[in-house]
Amino acid sequence: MFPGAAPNGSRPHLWRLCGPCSRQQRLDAALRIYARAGVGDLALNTLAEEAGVSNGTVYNYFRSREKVLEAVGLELAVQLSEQILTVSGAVDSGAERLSIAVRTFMNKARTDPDWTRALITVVRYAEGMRSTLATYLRADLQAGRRQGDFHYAHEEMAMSMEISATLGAMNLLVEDGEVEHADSIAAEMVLQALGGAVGEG
Amino acid sequence: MFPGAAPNGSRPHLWRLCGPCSRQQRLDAALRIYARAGVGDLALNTLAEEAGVSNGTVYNYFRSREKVLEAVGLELAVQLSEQILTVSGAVDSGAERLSIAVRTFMNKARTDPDWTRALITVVRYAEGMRSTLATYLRADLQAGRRQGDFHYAHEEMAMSMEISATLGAMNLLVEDGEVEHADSIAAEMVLQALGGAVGEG
Amino acid sequence: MFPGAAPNGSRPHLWRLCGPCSRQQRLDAALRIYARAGVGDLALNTLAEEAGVSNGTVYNYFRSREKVLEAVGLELAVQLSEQILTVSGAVDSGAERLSIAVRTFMNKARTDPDWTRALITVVRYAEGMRSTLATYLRADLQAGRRQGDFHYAHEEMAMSMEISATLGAMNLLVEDGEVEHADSIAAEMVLQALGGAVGEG
Amino acid sequence: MFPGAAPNGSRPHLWRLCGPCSRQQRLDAALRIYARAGVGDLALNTLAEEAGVSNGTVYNYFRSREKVLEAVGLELAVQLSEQILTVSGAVDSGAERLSIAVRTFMNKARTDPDWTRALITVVRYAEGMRSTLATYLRADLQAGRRQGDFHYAHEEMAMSMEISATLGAMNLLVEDGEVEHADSIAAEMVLQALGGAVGEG
DNA sequence: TATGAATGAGAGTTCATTCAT
DNA sequence: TATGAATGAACTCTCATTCAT
Repeated sequence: MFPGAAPNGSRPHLWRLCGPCSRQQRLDAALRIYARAGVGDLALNTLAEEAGVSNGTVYNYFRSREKVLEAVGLELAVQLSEQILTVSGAVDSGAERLSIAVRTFMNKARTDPDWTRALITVVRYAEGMRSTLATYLRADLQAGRRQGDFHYAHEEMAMSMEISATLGAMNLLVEDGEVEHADSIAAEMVLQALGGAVGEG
Repeated sequence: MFPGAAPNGSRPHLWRLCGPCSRQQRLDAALRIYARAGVGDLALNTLAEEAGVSNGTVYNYFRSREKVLEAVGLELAVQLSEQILTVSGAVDSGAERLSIAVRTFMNKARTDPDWTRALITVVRYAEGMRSTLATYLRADLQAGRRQGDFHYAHEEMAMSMEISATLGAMNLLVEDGEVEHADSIAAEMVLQALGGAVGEG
Repeated sequence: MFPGAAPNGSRPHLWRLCGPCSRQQRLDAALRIYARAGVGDLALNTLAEEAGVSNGTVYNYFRSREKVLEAVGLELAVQLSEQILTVSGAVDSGAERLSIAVRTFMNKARTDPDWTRALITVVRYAEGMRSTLATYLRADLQAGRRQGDFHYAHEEMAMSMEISATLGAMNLLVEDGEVEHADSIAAEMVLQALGGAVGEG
Repeated sequence: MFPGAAPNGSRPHLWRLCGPCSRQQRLDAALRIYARAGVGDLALNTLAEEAGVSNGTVYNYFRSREKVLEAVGLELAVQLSEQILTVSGAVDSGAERLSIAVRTFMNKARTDPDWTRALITVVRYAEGMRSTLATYLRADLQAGRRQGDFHYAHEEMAMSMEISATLGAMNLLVEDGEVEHADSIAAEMVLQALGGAVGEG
């Protein structure tokens, strides 16, 4: 059995979230935790049930409910970063990388509403997750500016607005249903907001 | 104190939120209700205390907690609309009207963090309030497009992103402190996102 | 206008229950109070509304909720006594008078379920009403015994059981629907319980 | 005391009411729950206190207040059935079995007023318990009729009246105090009501 | 280490009761 | 005298948290 695998067959283990196991393995649990749980139903009993562990077990790994949410948020952030890097890793243009990121998010919102609701919920509750998202964004913004594509006046404001706008667009997709070419539209608006040309990416 | 006794000095009147009294009167109560209440603390006990009434009194006016939030949200929406119309009422340019609106919001966020936290909280909980905000925004977007200033591809997405971005900017201001010229910066980004020139308004 | 009439047209007045007005007039209010009110819904707000007065007004006449129930119970008792006396007033046989009483109650249960539910509810809540009912019953029991028709061993037990049995029969009628000749059946069982022959009444 | 701490001496176990444990064990808890609780005081806080558990614990076993009452009622019904069967199990005569049952109830009312008040209270609130009682009664009625001892005209009415009358007699005993030979007197009236001879049993 | 019964503070809601008008 | 807004204690129910096993 490879290291980190669930010990006895189908029993999922919450420790995938915190133990010393591979990043790929953490994805499963984090996703499963929120995949079927309705937005706003953040009760730890429900969460524990989804994770396939007893409620008491949660407290062997997290000191409080808040810490659990943080961890789940982090997990979601890690997932998204990997998805983005997979696509934009080799791209040099900051603007293009940002465009790719936004479109990746939008497509995720279209194909995986549960994941998206989980993300939105967690961002609202655990404000700290914004910084995690910001970390990825900041590099692209700075690269885009260096390359002459972006002309924003205040980096923090730019990041905050870009993240909020993208989440808003995702929310619209999830709650109000399909929008044709939503990914390109969102990416275009986001780039324009930064004073950049329309991304071709 | 025995049940039923009302302090006969400063009779608080929750009905300002629902009765047929002047709009100005309603402002006071709505504001007072959330003014000092911490963000996210929507417990009716707290709310009642802030409003200066007993918890049971709330139920003389609203059938449930949800109805209270609706009313508070509506009240905040009314307030903001008035503030905006006061400034941009005579302006014809949609782009300029939008610019004024964004800057008005941003200034409000700077000068009245409590009000702003209340707005953000309510928007999160009572998703319906987005539509109220959207009502004001839609007219400006359409005017701006007719006048050739805006070139957005999808109205709903545009509205959703603009609202989210503005709220995100307000949130930054409130949580992370002062930003020089935050109002102009936010307005500029919002307008650029719509494919418009920088508002001079 | 005849004395005791409601002063201004349709305004029903709770004081009919306690004021110095005729017995006939009291009937109306007591009945109306419980007629449409669901069993067990004894909230004073509801009751006041049914009576057509404000909730505060109730306390001008009754010191507490319990006193109100007592009064309503008394009113119902008065009604039933009148109904019974109307029919059995000229009858000398205690057994026959009891038979008439039971059948009158049973017919009331068949034709007026609301009234009956009100009676049952009130008897449960205001135990004191049992004594009111007992007053009417006792005379019949004693007469029947003098006349050699009844042979009960303990008067209080006999009264308690007769009242409970009759109310039980009424309850069955009201909750489980029609029973053929329910009135005669009930009367027969009640008389037999007292060691009496079947009432012919 | 900090949350979650259970006194480690006398661990109270509410699951005696619902778990798969022996009938004898269930008796204890059900009795303890209502033993000292005043009639009509059905507040779950009180009930929990009587059961020796915290109020939240009740909801680990019952979904709602109503379910608790149902379970308590069922428990009481089980108790009484066992008491009756112990005495009348070997008796063939329906009339005699009924007589035994009534006298058993009456003696219970005399020696255990708390249990009796609990029974009366529960029957009033959870009407469904009447059917449980009826189940035991029906067999005796039918046997008595087959054996020529009973001559009732309508089984449902007979059952309803017998149950009500017996409960009425029990209530008298509990509320108004001692009555000499109450058990025999009640049994005699009940049997007579069914057209039967006086039970000798 | 994993469990889950037990906990109890606190939430939303109801309603008998009071008193200024 | 009639009103009804205001009260607040009490109730049902939820859930984050603890600890004996």
